[in-house]
Amino acid sequence: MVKPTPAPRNTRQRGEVMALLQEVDGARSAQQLHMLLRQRGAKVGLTTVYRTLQMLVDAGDADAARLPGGEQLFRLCSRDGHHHHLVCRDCGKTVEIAGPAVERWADEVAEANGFTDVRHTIEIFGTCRDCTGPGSGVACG
Amino acid sequence: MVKPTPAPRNTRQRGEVMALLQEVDGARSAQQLHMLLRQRGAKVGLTTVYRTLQMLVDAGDADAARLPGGEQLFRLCSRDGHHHHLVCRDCGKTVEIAGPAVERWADEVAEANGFTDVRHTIEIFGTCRDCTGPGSGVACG
DNA sequence: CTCAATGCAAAAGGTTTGCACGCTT
DNA sequence: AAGCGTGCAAACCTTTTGCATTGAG
Repeated sequence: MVKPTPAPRNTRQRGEVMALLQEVDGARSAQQLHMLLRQRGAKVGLTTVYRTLQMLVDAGDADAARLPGGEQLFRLCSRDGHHHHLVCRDCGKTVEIAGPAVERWADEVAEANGFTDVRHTIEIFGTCRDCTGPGSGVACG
Repeated sequence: MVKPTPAPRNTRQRGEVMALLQEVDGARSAQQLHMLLRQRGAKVGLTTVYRTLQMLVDAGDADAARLPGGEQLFRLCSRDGHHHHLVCRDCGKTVEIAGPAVERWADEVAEANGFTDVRHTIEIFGTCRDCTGPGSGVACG
């Protein structure tokens, strides 16, 4: 075999990151996650947070979206196939959405213009119900 | 008046950047544009390239798209309203596209989930016809 | 015991800013 | 002359990498 599957190890740090990700259930930046971990007393290096997130993304268990500012947000991903996200710009709450019609549209437009090997990125940002009303904003995820 | 419109000045540098942008007619990164300018003998600082691009974007004469890697691509923008782009990942050739149906879809999905103040980013990447065939790739824009 | 995982510090990459000088108006 | 524009260097921010140490299996 060329790939004996390196067998990922169960480290405390990964556990902490995973646990946090499941709790927040929303989009968070690596730095944000790192900060939250420290706040709850978990000793995890920023590097490890990044590496764990990258690992999850590669494995398809999480995915990343890039903010207009360039920072990326990560979140665990339940849905299997290709899909997109609706993210609250205030609290990070995320709704996974599928848009078969949109996927098709993107491919069609691209192919109609002679483009091949088409990929697309679609991100929808908004303010969720919980963050709309009061002066709230930072705590519904 | 609170905004006497600072009146932008006609500097050689801006002219060079504008000229180049019009010639390449495709998406290019600031660094790429800077390099191209130097190659053609135009003395323009990278800082100025960034500032000029930012100015154009703010004025709505150009727009920026962020690559998966975080780098942003700029291009002059003819179309007036909101629209998206189909970009060749090899040469940067850009096709401006409008997708009324998609816009609507995005808004609907967001509102259906209780989100307000909805914004979205849609970028389609592919390989254009000119860059598909041969081992080519770096020179069709 | 072995090798992946960790973490610190440093590097990298792209973009922005402080500040003195120059050019447009 | 007045003030925006320029450009260099340094600052910034997020993400990545080098390397010695730690710890899971």
